[in-house]
Amino acid sequence: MPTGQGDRAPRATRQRQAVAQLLSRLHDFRSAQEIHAALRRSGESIGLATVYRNLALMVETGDVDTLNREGGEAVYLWCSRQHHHHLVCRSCGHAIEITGPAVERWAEESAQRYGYTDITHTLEVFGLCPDCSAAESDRR
Amino acid sequence: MPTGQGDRAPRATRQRQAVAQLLSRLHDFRSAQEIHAALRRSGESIGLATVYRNLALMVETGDVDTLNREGGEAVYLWCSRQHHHHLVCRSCGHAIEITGPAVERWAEESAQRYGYTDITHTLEVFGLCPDCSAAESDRR
DNA sequence: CGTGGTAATGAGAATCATTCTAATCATGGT
DNA sequence: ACCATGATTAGAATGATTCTCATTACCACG
Repeated sequence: MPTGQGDRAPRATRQRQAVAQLLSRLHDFRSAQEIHAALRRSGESIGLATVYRNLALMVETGDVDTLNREGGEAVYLWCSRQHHHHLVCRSCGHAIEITGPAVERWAEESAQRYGYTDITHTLEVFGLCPDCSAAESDRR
Repeated sequence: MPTGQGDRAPRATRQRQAVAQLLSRLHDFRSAQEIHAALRRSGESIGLATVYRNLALMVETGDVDTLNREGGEAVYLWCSRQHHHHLVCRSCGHAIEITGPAVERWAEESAQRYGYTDITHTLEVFGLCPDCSAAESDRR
């Protein structure tokens, strides 16, 4: 083995860039199928499997966050690298990054109290964003 | 219509009781399929669809909590009626109820800061329980 | 600038959890 | 006990996601 550099950089394919670009412009959680449809609509030639593969990669690298919509469908959102949580609109999917140092500490302490190790946690806050709140009360 | 009793009490069928009884004895998150298999193994005659239907009912009434395993499979756990979260073993599924008043407050405040209304949140802490931690370090 | 090695792609098949369907059964008010 | 009606069942249907593998297209090197 010539250089000790084991892992080569992932290739910059047209499709991968298209997915990344679309996601990085969005501020809303979107499903793989929605992303696929949007790219097709905008003229991109890309397969559904490729969308799934690239989303999985981006989740691994930490560029994208994922969570499950009620119904079990996974949705994806471009996000910052640092640890954070999301405030998500239940109606339109709009998401805002939020952090809570106190929560992190509490989770860690609670787990240790019971002897649990290798601790992680998931935390999402759902609600209606200002726009959807307004629309909601109009309807009534 | 004889009595004015609008909402009928759900019938106490053998299958429904079997699901409830199994769950109430367990302290671990289990999937519908696992529950179905366990009941069959113990001699119960019950269909998979019935397990799903009854689990859904119990989730509605608040007797059972549900969350998604990585992979998207839903798992279920008998739980107390009051608001709480779970400390879940990533390996064996064992769960402990935990509460964090500070977290509730933080979630509420964060959401209000951005004008979000009708707020809910999900929070789960994952780790390896003491037993699984031990087994893990043995393996290495 | 060509070329080779190889990761990436894509169409469709396969998988897996979950839900629906149509037929059958059993609960419980009378 | 009777029997309308809600509950159950096996299997088919659904829908999201993953796999297969032949083909394509990055890109480091010459």
